[in-house]
Parts: sequence; C-alpha cells; structure tokens
Amino acid sequence: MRRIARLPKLPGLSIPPGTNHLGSEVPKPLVIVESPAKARTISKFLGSGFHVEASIGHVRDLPASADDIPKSHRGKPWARTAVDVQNDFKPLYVLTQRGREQIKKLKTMLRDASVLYLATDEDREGEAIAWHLTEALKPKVPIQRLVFHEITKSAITRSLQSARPIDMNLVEAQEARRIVDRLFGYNVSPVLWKKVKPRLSAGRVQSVAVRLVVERERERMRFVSSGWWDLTAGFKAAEAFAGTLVEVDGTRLATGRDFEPTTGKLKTAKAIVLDEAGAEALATALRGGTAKVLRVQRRPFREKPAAPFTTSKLQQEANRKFRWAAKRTMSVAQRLYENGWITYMRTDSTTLSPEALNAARTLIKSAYGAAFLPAKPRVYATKSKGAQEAHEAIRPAGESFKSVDDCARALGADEARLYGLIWNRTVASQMTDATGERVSVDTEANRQGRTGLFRTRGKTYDFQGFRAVYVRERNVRDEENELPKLADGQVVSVESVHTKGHTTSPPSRLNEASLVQRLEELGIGRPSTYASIIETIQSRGYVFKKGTALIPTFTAFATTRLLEDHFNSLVDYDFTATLESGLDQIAAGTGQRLALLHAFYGGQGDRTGLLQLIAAAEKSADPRDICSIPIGTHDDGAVVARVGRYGPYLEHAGTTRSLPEDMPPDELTLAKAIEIIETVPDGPTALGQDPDNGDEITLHIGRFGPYVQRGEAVGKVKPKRESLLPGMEPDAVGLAMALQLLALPREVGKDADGNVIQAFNGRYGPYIKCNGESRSIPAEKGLLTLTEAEALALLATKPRRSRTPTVLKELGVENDKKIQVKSGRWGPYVTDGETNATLKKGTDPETLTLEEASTLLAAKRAKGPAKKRTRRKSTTKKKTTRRSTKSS
DNA sequence: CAGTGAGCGAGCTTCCGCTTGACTT
Repeated sequence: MRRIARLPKLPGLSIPPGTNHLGSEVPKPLVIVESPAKARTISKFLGSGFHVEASIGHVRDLPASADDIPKSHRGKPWARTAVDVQNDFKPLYVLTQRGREQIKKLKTMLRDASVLYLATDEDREGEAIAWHLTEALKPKVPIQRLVFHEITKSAITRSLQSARPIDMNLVEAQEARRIVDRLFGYNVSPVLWKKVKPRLSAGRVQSVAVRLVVERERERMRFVSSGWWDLTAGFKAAEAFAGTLVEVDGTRLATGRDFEPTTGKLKTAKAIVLDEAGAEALATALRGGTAKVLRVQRRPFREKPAAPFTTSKLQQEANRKFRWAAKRTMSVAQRLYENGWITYMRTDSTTLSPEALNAARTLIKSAYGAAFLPAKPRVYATKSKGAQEAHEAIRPAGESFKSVDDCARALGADEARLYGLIWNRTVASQMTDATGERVSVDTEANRQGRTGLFRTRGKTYDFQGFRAVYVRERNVRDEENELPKLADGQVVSVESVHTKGHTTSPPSRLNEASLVQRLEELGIGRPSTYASIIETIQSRGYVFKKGTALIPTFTAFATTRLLEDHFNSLVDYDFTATLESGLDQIAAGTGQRLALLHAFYGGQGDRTGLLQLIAAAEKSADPRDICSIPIGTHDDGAVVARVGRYGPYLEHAGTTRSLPEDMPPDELTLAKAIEIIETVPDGPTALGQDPDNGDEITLHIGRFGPYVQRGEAVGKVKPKRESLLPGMEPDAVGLAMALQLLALPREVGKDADGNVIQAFNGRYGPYIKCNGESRSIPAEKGLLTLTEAEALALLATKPRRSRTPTVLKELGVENDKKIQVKSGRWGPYVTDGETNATLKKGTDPETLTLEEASTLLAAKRAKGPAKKRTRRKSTTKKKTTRRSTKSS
C-alpha cells in the first residue's frame, strides 16, 4: 500500500506573485533547497517572484551525545540510542545546532510566504529532509514538493508544473536506514569498549571499510613469494624487434599468475618454471642462431571513452593523477561548485542533462571536427549498487563549458587542475571511439636441441577519437608500439638473448582511491561520505597512512576479529546490499518498516537479531583472546602480538616488548618478532662520572618517562634516581644537569619559624614542602631557580585543593539538606550532601537557582544510585599513577 | 622499563548521511 502524506491542495497559483498594482509587498512562494550555492543559482532562474533559501542539509536528527538528549527524556532506558525499541522503534529527533538557526530563519520567512516549496534532492535523504522541515516548521501555508535532477532553467520551470506531496514511503525508508545504523553503531561500539579498548567504534560502513583493509593485510601476511626466470631475445629482420620467452621445448613458461599466493607453489602442472641456471643454459643454447616467425596475428580493436565523473570516480582519478586525498579533492570541487564552474559534486549518477550533451556536442564539433562526434549522444548506465541518481554526473556547469584557462584566472591552480580533469572527462565521454590494431608475433628459435618460443606484442592506433582529450592513466602503459612488417615463415637472426629474474609480489595495499572503489562496488557508503569514512577509520586508530597506502593497526585486527567472530552477519560484505533491497521495498510501498526493524533487532526465523548477538558476544567473547594476533611458534611457545591499554606489544614465554604504534602488521614476521623479543631494551646512556666519588651517572628511559641515576644497585639497595623535570628533553640532559637533578631535594630556604623549605620533583610535578605542608611549583617558576621569597609566597597561598571541593555558591536549604554548588574535578556540580549532579555545559553556577538545582538533583535521584565500579583494582591504580611523559 | 605528595560525585565514548562554518592576518 502506497502511503502519501495528506497535504493541503495548492490553490490556483500559476503566476508567481510579486508586487500588486499598488506596489505593496504581497506574499511570495518560499522555496527551500539543501545547499546555499544551489539556492543562489535557482534564485537567478526564478527571479524576484520567489524567495529561495537553504536548509543546509538535515535540520533534525537523533541526538548524537548525552548533551543533546532533551531533559524530558533523560534517564529513560533508551535515551542513549534515542530509539524506543519497545515502542515500534519510535525515534527521538532533536534539531541540530545549525538546524536551530536555520529553522528560526525559515520560520520568519514563512510568515510572509504564500506557499512552501520543498525542493530538496529527490532521494531518500532529500525526501526525509523535506519531511523534517515540515515537522519543524509546522507551516500554515500549502506545502508542495518540487524535484529536479539538474539545475537548469527548463528543469526548474518544469518542476513547478509537476509539484507533488511528500512521499511518506521514501521518508519511512530513510528512517529505517537511520534507525538500523543507530542501533548497530550505538549497541556494538560499547561491546568493543569492554572487550578491546574504550572509545572505539563500529558501524555498518566503517567496520566493513576496516575489514577490507585488514583482509588485504592478512593476504599480504599469508603471501609467500616465489621466483622465476625468463629470457628476452633481440631479433633482426629488415628492422630489429624484441620478444619475450613464453614456451620452452613445447611447454608453457610459468609467470607470476601461475603461483599460489599463499604457498608460493606452482598452481598448474602444465607450465614449467625456469631457475637461473636453467635460464642461462637455454640462453646459451639459443644464442647466435636464427629463428623463424611462426605466425603474425593482427586484430583490430576499439576503445570506448569512460563515463562522466561520479564522486567516487573523481576521487579515484584525482588520487591517481594528482595523488590527492579524497578530502582535498572534495574541498576543491566544493569551491568549483560554489563558484558556478561545475555541477553538484556529490553524485552517483553518470547521466548528463540535455543541456550538457548539447554543450559537449557543439564543442566537439567546432573544436575537434565532425569525425570526433558520434551520430547520437552516448548514454552511460550507472553501475554502482544502490545508486539514487538525484543529480547529474559531475560536469562543467552551464549551457556552454567555460575554458580551463578562465578557471585558472578566476580561481586557483588546484581548482583549474580539477576543472580541467572534469572538463576533459565530460567532453571525452561524448566523443567517438579510438580504433587501432593489435599485433602478436610468435618467433621460434631452435638450436642445440632446445626450443624457445618468443612473443612480441604491438599496438597501433589509426584513429585517436576520445583519446585526443582524455586518457585514463592505466592506458598510459598501453602506449603505441609499432612492429616491423613480418610474414609467417620468415627467418630472422637472433642478435641477443638475455636472462631476467622475477619475483612475485604480494597484493598491494589499499589506498584511499581503491578503498572507495571497493566500497562503491559493494554499495556501501554514499558519495557525500566517502571522504569522511576515511577520516573516521584513521581517527579511531584503525588505519594509518604511509605515503598513500592505508595500513591497519593491531587494534583493527582485534576489532575485525571480534566482529567476524560474533557479528559476522553485520560485517558481511552483502549486509548493506540486503538492507538496501529491504529499504527499496519500503520506498516502493511493498515493504513494512516495522517488520524490517524487528527482523534486524530481534531476529526472525533462522536469522539472529542484533539483541541476541550482543548478549552472546558480551558473554562469550574473551578479551585476551580477541586482542591476540598469533604470529607463530618459537621454542615451543606461542609468539603473540597483543593490543594493550598502552599500545601494541609482543609476548612470548612471559617476555613482553612493546611494538611501535605505526608498525605495519605484515612486517611483523615470526623472524622479526623473535628478533624484537630477543633484543634487550636499550640500556642506559652513560653521562659521565660523579666528580665527588666517581660513580657512573646514567640516563634511563623508564616506565614513567626518562630519569637519571647515580651508581648501580647493590643487592637490595637502590641507587639514587631522579625524574627529568617537565619539558626536559632527554637528549639535552648532560652531566651537569644530571648532577643538579640528583642533588634534589633542593633546600630553598627557611620560613619565619626556621623550618626548612625543600623543593622536590614529584609524581605530579615539582613542589615544595615545608613543615608538613606542600605546594606545587608553577611551571613558570622552575624547581631549580625558585627563590626563598617565591617559596614563601607560595606557602602563603591556599592549598590548591583541600579535602572538600570548593563551595562556589550556597543555594539554600531543602528538606533539611544544604544545597550547594561546588567546584569539582569534572566542573561545577550541585549537591545536597548525598546526591551530586553535574551542571549542564554552559550553565553559569552563579545564576543557578535553587529550583533548577533541585530539578537536577531529582533527575539524578531518579536514575538511581551510582553503580559500583567493577574495574579491576590494578587498572584504576595504574590510571591514577599514570603521568604524562610527553615533554613538548 | 623507577615509586616521590594530596585529593575530589562519575559519566561519557559510539553510528550514517545531509550540508557549510571562518574572532584575524
């Protein structure tokens, strides 16, 4: 059943109103689009009879964090996910920060509007934005939905004739998508916090992206390299040409593809491998004789131009040709779009509007000639899964394409470069095929009982076609290679034979471009999100870049393991595709949102729901096991890489060694791991001898950072040790400084009663102590230079924190309890002596009323008593004793 | 992979997809 929102009918408004005959303002239609740049363009087409304004994306969403949850819902069990799973998965929406500002503005404009046109994009998200706008604006004027797939005057004029109501089926599909993503992300992430590390994240898109990067690394780790040799021969007929050995004594010669990547062994019995000696023997046998051309094959070929740019293809090409990161490409494209040089840059469509086709064809004919213009415009089918095609392909804007030189003058070098790429790709996509001929020549050398078959490939173009404008980089390798004229049976001389060694290489790492390409092929992620997916997986510590290569961390290995073992159906490469087909049914009115959500969350038939998966993982996933990446066995003991609280480390038979954070996992071979295990950590650096007694002064790097030491431990008696002061670089510490440090505590002076004031370098930094009282030394004073006067001044100040937090304000008494605002470790909070409640961010403690305070306390009491800490004691202890060892 | 001084309410983290922010030079 198709469900369409019931909306008031549009009154007869065929002529856009402007001013009446008296010249006074009369209401105008208000048109809302998604982006300000689009609003400016459309405004030009529609003229002064319309107001055009942007929503600037979504205006409402599920609250992202605790601060965004409205007071009315705090404390509810589903407040954190903001999806009431018990009550038909009802979502809780709040205005976003920008949404609040924009809605305020739009409400004001709406007061003088005759009709509201919602002209957001025609896809799930655009329909949802339109619906959210009506929910937030609650307009009293008629509402109509306008859609156009291209920003041209004719398309917009046409859309006014075919306005329609909001399609609630599309909105429901969007909500289902949103809710699935929220339930997945906000329920699976906490499992990672418990089993791997806090602040990690999991999601429908990012977890697959991480998995793809991890998978590739695993392939590299499993890879076993192999080697083979071949020959190249130089022949001469009327002209010289070269050939590569393909057969030896009638048997095909093995090449890289013939080796099993995980074993390095030959996959087929039908090919033979030449080693160096074998290659050398064959070369010796064949050298100096003649060879016969067995056959010359000529095959004509055609090459078609590539489709116009989608977002992902633009990112891929800019990455290949300019080595730009996705983020850079998108920000340059944004500037081109905002300044009217290109059409919208976040699209999955390869379609060109009639306007664009006309522009391209006119240009091709005049600039390149009729031979480069096909009889009919080329049409490209969009191949990517789940494409929503709300926009055109990315192309130069307008009815005729402006030149790259003009772009360079108007904007910058980057903009002109990217514009040139888009210009070329768009124009080339509407040009004729390139045609040419491929030639393959087989030449057989036969001497001293040995036979070698050599192959030579040639390629020539007889018409360049689209290649005159745009060549994909991978075609650069297929450069033209013209061969001499040769005939079957012709005898040629063998001028030279060389041997050449090869080794197979592991599959190359993914980079931004190839990861985006894989995601797009799988239908995962949207054009507007490709760049941010890459940002996310890096900022969560799953992936880091080395050059352009994406390398997974050990954390990524642990997380992926956990997800594969316990949430396999969710990180399956087909999960999104299956979800999308369910969403399509909802959008078409043949599927139910509620049924989809129930199946996903609670399970259905033999499909386990999210809820059960979570429960099972909480119970059975063993954190130690999950965080272990087996490397191999050494001396009958397992060598394991582990993800630890303070970073990755290696363990073998009770010995641990930390691993560098940026160590590529595939470089951690068993041999390398054993080497690390067996390397005793860097010993101390000798700084010199104590002039008083000749003791060795040494610099060490310890668990809490760098420190200096005098002498060696004698039995159980430990030598004198002292930490470097905050901000001191270990490299900059010489003998003199070490001696000064080892002389601590330093006597600064005496107080009025004659008590000694001493300066120490302590756990929390430098401090002074006098008569049982201590004060921290401010960073700008310096432990070694502090004067007696300064020390006395410090002692005169109040201790920085007393046992009880400072009372900021007395609010009064309620139920015999004093209500106070205190300053605590996490900011100001109110307390009645029993219950404490932190003030919301941005609340001024000075202006807080008793009433507000008691509401806060009541809300807090409603949540029940604070949970007992269940953390292991050792970890809390470690946490409190941890001290920053960063020195800069 | 060192032990040197004190201490104070726990609560938040996280998803994907739309879209631009800009105290000044």
